[in-house]
Amino acid sequence: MKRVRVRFAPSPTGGLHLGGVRTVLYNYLFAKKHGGDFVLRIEDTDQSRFVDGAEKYIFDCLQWCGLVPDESPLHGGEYGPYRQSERKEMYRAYAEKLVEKGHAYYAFDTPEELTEMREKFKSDANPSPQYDRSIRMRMKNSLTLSEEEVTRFLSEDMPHVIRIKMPENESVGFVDMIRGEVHFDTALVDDKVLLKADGMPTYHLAVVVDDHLMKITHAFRGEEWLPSAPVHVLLWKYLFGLEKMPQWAHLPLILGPNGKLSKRDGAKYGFPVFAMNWTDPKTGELTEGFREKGFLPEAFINLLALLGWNDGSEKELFSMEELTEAFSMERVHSGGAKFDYEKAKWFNHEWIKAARPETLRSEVECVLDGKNIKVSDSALLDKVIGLVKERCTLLPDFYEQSKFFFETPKDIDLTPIKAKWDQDKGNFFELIGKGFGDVQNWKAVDLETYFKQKAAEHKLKPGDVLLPLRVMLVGGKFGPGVFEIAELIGKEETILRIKHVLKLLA
RNA sequence: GGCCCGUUCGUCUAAGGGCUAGGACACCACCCUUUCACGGUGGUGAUACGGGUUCGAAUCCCGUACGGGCUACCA
Repeated sequence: MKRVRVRFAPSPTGGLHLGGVRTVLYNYLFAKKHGGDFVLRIEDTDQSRFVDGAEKYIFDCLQWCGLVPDESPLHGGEYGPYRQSERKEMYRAYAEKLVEKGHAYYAFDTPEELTEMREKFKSDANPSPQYDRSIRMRMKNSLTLSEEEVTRFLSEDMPHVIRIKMPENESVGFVDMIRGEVHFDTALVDDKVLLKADGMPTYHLAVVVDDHLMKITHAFRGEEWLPSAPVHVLLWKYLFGLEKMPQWAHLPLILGPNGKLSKRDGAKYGFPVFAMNWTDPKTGELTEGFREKGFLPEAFINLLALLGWNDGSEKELFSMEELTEAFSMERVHSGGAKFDYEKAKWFNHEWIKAARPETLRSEVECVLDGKNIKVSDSALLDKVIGLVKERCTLLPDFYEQSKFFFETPKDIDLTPIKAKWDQDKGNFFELIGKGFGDVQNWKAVDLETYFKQKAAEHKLKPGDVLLPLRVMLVGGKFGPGVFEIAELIGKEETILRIKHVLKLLA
């Protein structure tokens, strides 16, 4: 039985970004494909950074995407608790065990002493000195202090952390599901903090302890974690045995125009980077999400899945079911992918075109409602959606594309009519205005036949009178077939709009 | 600086030693057309560079360059 987990750290900068959702998606697809469990964990190890409501926000985003986890803080499961703060006691025991075995040590250095150390050892050759094997013997820790001092400090509750003691010269490697064998020289990795002074674990300790306790078999995360993988491998080796370590997959990064995609990029280039709207609780700053921008969750998932993976064919449109079927970790790329908003919009457009009107109904209702257009007739709304959906890339486009079905156009662009307007056409439309009143069967085809026949009688080419008719009905040069529009807005309204524009032209 | 990862059209990618390096987005042209779209046809456009290995390299190896990530008591 496979168990895949994903972890989230709600942070003040907030928001569930593209890379995050894609990681969840790949976790989800892998778990579902192999009949496994898909577990969501919440990293709230740093209370100063934890944001109230962020947990529910993440869950809401995943729900919108259709990625509801089997186990999570908000969803239950038998391996809980799933919040790190609720598991605090478990971690210290493991950290102490490492100290006993000689794989970790207590460090009493204050934050000030650490910055001092970094300043002192900083040089052009080494711009960022680390707490590593070359430095640790000059610091205040249980390796340099006497046993009595250490015992005294501990009994006096002197603030301290527990650091891993990286071996002097060892090669640590593992097989990444995407990259194959990856090796690190332990001499070049620093002594990472495992347990913080407040008693909370760091990610490094928590991820290993939790994965063991929750019987995780596969762990996917972003490529930015690769450099700390040797720490995790070592912890598995010391604590639970390498043979029980989950299989790792380090997913390629999603890049913005300059490096790792950030919230800033979204603001700068005008595209969303979060799944759903996120308001920074500190600044009150709102960052628009894909949902609010008008993306369909199916399209969002589709575009995300293809950012770093493909099935080897030329197929690009995948439903969640098709993804689950076709997905395989072997075909996930190792290189980062630059996010292209134009292509993202194309995916949405495709999904809107392919959607049946009734599945779009509530979303469109919502868009129109926001513009104070209430539609009570859902059969009518479905017909309208069917007519205009191929012209809509994002959900809000439905307003511009369909408002004239529900309200008389306010601003009418007369320039296309005026260009070729004359008395002849004026007379013709006067006649049509009256003639339409006598049409029995108010259907698009019949209207078209009637209109074109009348035009022929007046020796007018259909092309010369169709554009004016369109402008009269919709207010500009856009929209679906004019007779379809006329049919849906009805006889009275059609005649009204023709007469109104005629008056404007007089 | 050190370590790690990566590199095929502008972007996402296909091709796993063997046809003129294929598709999609974007862009351009044309066709369709009552407008705007949809659709259709075509076009511009790529194997970072240098060495090997091989009959043959986008593909395997080495080096260089470039890009990215990490280098916190953040994840």
